[in-house]
Amino acid sequence: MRKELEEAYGFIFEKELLDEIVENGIIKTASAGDKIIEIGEYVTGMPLLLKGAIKILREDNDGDELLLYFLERGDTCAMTLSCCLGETKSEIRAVAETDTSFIMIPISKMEEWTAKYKSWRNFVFESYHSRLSEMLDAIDAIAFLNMDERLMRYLRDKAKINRDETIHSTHQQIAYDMHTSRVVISRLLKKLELDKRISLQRNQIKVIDL
Amino acid sequence: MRKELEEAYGFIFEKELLDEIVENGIIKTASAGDKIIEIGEYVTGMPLLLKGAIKILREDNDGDELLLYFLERGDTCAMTLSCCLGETKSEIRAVAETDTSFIMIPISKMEEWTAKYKSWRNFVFESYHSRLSEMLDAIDAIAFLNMDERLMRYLRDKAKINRDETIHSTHQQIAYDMHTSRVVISRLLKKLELDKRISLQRNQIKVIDL
DNA sequence: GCTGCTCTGTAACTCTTGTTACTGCACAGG
DNA sequence: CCTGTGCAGTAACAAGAGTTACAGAGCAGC
Repeated sequence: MRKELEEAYGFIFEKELLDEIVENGIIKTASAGDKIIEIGEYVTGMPLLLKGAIKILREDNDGDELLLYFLERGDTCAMTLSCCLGETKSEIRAVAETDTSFIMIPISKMEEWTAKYKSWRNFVFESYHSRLSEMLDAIDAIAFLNMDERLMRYLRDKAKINRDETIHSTHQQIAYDMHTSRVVISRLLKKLELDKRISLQRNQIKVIDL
Repeated sequence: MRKELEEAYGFIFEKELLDEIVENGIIKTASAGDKIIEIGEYVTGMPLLLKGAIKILREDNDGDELLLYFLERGDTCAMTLSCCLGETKSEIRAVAETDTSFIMIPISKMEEWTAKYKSWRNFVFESYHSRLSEMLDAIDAIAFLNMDERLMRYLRDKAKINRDETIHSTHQQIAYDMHTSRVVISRLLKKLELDKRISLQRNQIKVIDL
């Protein structure tokens, strides 16, 4: 734990804080596709991502999903964070995008460290800022962009997060994330292929130029 | 300033903090319609709303606007907040919805108080939490709702914020806020009127039952 | 009361996205 | 090699929202 923690957070947290994290944190792992937090669940701690990526989703009353953003190493979930402090239920769903490992920090320590460590405060604020920015990006995308542009954005993000130019998803899975229908995604992907920006095979999409 | 401050924040901040706010804050006012912060501007402080309401807007590259949410007495702008700490430019526009007054807190004090006062920390975190929730609501609206439902939501919010069941806006202004066209809004408003949920006059909309 | 301006109502059309329905292909497992 | 299942391609249509264009209503200033 120590080694991974230092790789991801060593340059932003001071030594004493790292010690406290090692002492109080619980290491957890999740495999790609695992649900990490469900909407309506009480949040028991705050995760510090060490490895892998997590996707954060919103759901409406009919069960329709929408991808908000991805978290990577060095990120934490600000949503969780404010839930912890308010002891409220989660408003989002978190699903492991790849195999992940993270450290869970108990709620009690969070408040303590906020008073005690400047680096922790900065991290927490920085995290809120990043998350708000990402929410704004998500809003921009759904409010101002057409489906084809949103799809390109999605494919770019997905390739980046997975560090793989080949995306291993079905059209249906993409449709869920983007809150649209499979037919629409197939249609647009085919158009992108004709434009020589991607190439399509069963269960995978290869990014050529987006 | 003292009196208004205590009315809005007296029950959440301790006395010493209130003293510091009075000492360091600068009181400002804005008339309905005034721009308070513009996108790309550097943020010089953090506003504590005393009176009135502010609307927070996002803009895309073509200058198209979208209303994100309203702020009221007791609120602060978390966006501003994270901009302050990061010394970055504003990502949003803030416009006075009604005549407003607020206290500007200089950046330097914010960090100091975060270490010093628990009530300030809680306020800041609480504020982030509220703003994130409101962003989620905004996302829900544009992602999951149709125009007619979004319009009803808008009218409800607007009536609530202004404490006035009669909304004094033109269809064009509503269209700007909702990032659509005037014709669409006129069409839907007429439909709502036929359903006896609102009544329409020139420059005003009276909410009957939404 | 006339004039000019802004605001609203409406029709007709286009475009994008969503829906339904069907076809065929790919692959795993017998 | 056959077959079932899931995945992808495509057509045809429906619905919602955006666009253009124009007519007329309301109101302020003269």
